[in-house]
Amino acid sequence: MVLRVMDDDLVFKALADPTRRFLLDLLFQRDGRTLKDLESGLEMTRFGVMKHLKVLEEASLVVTRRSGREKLHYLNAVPIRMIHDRWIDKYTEPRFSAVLALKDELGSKE
Amino acid sequence: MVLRVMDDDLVFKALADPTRRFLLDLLFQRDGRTLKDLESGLEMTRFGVMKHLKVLEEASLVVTRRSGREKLHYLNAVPIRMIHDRWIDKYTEPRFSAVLALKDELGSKE
DNA sequence: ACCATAGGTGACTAATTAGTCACCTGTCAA
DNA sequence: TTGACAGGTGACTAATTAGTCACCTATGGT
Repeated sequence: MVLRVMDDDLVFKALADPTRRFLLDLLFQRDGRTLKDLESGLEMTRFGVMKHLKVLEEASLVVTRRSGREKLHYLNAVPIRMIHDRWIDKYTEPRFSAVLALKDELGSKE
Repeated sequence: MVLRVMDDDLVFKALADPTRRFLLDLLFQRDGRTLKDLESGLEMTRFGVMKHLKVLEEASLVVTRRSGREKLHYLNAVPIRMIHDRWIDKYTEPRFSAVLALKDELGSKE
């Protein structure tokens, strides 16, 4: 068995597109959808949606299962957790950065 | 005072580049660095680094403060939290999706 | 006052990526 | 076994983006 390491770059690149994020939103609402199902909610050809799903699948953000002539799509949140853990220190409180951000916001009073 | 809503798209686009993620890593290690400081850790001209920092700043992932002729850069983790919260259900346990992912991994025994 | 230093801008090139289309494969039901 | 349906591929175009360069502004030390 090959232990495949999750590629950071694929995950972030996959999340960079609004259509793909919307697809994740749809799958977050309800899992196990087919391409046809997902396609119907978008202003795009089937091919575009299929390409986006492929990108999500290669990033492990979506996991699929075949069932006859249908392909069912499931959301996998594991990579999302990894993003979170990369820059959010479990032991350090949210004290500093957020305060700075607010300060910045208050500073620019357009 | 204008309450500016954080733009999702800017955040995800900003995170899509490996150089920018590395910059966030550097700032995660130690905050309050100057452009010169950050530049020295990268194989890229000053202009490239500056452009990346600008993208991070516009996405609110980095917050800056001027000090004389220097510009200090701080990490802001708030947008990262928002990504997490978007697709990770606080009340639902990690049970299902992760299991599917593992199953998929075991299934493809190349 | 001078010069070195830190940061900034607009224009340009090369590379990447979104979206579409013509065409193909596999599955199910009458 | 035929036709409708679900999914898939490779090639192409248009748009976006990374990285560099010439040139500019502001600050601080001596």
